[in-house]
Amino acid sequence: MADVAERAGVSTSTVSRTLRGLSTVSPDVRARVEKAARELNFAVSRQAASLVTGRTGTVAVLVPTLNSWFMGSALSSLAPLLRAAGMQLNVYEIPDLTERTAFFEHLPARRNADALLVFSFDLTDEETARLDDLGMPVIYVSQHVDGRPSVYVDDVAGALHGTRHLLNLGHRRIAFVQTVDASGFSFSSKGRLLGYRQALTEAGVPLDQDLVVSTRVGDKRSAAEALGGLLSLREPPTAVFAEMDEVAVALIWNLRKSQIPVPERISVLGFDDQPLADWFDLSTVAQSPSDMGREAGELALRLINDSGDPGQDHERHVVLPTCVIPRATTAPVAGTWGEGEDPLVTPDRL
Amino acid sequence: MADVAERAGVSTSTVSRTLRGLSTVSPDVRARVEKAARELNFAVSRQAASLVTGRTGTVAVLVPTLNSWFMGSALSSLAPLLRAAGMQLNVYEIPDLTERTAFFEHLPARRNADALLVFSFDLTDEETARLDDLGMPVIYVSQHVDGRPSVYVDDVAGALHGTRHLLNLGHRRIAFVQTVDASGFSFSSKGRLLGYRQALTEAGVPLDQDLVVSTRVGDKRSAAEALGGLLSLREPPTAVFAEMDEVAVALIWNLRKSQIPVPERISVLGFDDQPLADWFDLSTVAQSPSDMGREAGELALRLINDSGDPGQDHERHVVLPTCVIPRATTAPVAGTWGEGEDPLVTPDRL
DNA sequence: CGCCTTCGTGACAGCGCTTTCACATGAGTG
DNA sequence: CACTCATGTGAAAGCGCTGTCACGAAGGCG
Repeated sequence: MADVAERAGVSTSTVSRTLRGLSTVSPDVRARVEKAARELNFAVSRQAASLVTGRTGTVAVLVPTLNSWFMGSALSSLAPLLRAAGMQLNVYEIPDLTERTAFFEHLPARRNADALLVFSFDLTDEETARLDDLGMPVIYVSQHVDGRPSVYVDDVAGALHGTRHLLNLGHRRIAFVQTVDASGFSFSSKGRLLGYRQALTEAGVPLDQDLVVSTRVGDKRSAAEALGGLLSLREPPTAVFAEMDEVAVALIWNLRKSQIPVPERISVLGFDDQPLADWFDLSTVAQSPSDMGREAGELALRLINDSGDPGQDHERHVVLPTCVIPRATTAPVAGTWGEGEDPLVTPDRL
Repeated sequence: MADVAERAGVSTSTVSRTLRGLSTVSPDVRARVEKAARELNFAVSRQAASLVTGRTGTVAVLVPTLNSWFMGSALSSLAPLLRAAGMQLNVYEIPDLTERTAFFEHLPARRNADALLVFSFDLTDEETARLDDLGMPVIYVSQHVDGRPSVYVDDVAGALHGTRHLLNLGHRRIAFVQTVDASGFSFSSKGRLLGYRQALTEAGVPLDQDLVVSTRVGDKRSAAEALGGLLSLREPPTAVFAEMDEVAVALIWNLRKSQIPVPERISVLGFDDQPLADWFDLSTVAQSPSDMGREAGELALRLINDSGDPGQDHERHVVLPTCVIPRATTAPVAGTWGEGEDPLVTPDRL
């Protein structure tokens, strides 16, 4: 910066003012400084700047993985937003328990970001408390944490509407397929199960625990086993609501393999509306991770800017809507429309 | 840090030494300092540290998008590696031309990272030159740039082997489907087309320009059009080699829709081996973006550490292998094995 | 017993910026 | 014409660290 100052024949103060766009610089000086900066290929060091301002110009995100449709999509809408605000994006990927423990032990983000976005973690109370005294706004994304800024999808309503869709098609035996990860913990929201139950109750359909099964995500065999359990019930389901598209597709894959026609014999409904759903013409409940990323980013920027006067009590919770997207894997329950008659939704067999 | 020093009854120098793990600290002092740091929840400010050391402890990555299987997978293997080395990961997503221009104009990464990984861009010479005087090691990933450190897949060999696989199955009319992005530029490597040509030449099969067509990625309709062109040739192909799995799947989707059996009537081969390929039982040429991310990360760390003595002339180019994965969408050309006879690969119709 | 090492520690300068304050200039006002 | 006052600019302090240097203490050696 000293070089630029010298070349432009001004002081470093003026260079700093110019480069930050402060208004108290006369036009000709401004022009000289900008010219000099360009010629010297100068860029301010954020490090040095943040040392004195106390702001890092960085937003940190904590994600369980970068390798998923959801994260890719969310970050992809978050990144441009931050860039437009002149912020950098710092990614902490915490794929396993060891890393997780280490992160919460050392909190490497401390003092190295202006805000933290925590994606899709089921945090313990201690972990949340730890983040509380991180000294920066923390926004919880794709999860609801009481009393903390959160951005999330209304899972209950989504599952409620999804289940209603199946009920409206005449289904009464509707299975729900939960997801567990490798370590055996259910990680998607309990809200979806809740919405499913709520819809059945509201329709007067008795809840049957046999119809709620679990499967490991990304494991076709596990899906086959869950399916086997359902199909060998005394009264098998005529429709299956999977908590995630990926699981729904695994179910369809297995059903087709077993020559069980979808949706004629059994309807399948997913949740997410990821690209895979389109490829398989899967009916699903859509959520928008890119909206989530954008909302979370905007909330973060607001909180950063208002950290001066926290009196501003604007909305700190953003609840995003879902919507049911009927495609070709849900159809009226067999028999309702008479045998041999074309179902409402033309099954587009692949 | 001053607080920690006071609490431990030592100077800030000693605290700094302790926290950086330098050996010249006596055990009891070390213990006192560590205790004090823990109690005060202290974390050093990278900003301040980097101001004096000149190293930022950050690796920047430049990616066209975060929302793709390839990037997710590559970054997912890069991130843990950097974390283990105590480095932060800074992401610059450049989704369009405007952002791209802005990035190369201002080079925001300058002075704010120790190395830059540039993923999957077809850079102009000016852009490359611009990165040259960024003052940090720049590693080109998933692309080959002469004279610069690069990590890439051997596309030519991959396409060569893929095409040979089809030739070995008796195919002689083999189409190649290229990919263009929305703006009309072919963005995957020319190497794949080259490998395809090479294999045909080597097998004495004449090249036919009519068999090389283009399609937009992520556009089923566009794939249908390309397919239509091929199927209406006087002598249509018996096999199609798509430059990307996604395109291959779009072709299969359209073929099934048109009741053209895959692979009995036409074989389809992809390139990438992304998860979609598994879902569609697609034969493909596999590459490993996670290996690429890892190699790129290791190369970056090496270059950062050797920036002192650049005399070290270790390998600056890493070429990764591909491998052909035959699944259910490639089979011997019809007629070769006699009508009605089972093809070598049992078609696993979905 | 004096000298030279080695080891552990503290004082202090300075990294590249921002920000406060003081100062010069010229315009506006009575 | 003297005066405020707004405006643009520079000098200098200091943000929180690291790294150099100097220094005292302890140990080894002749």
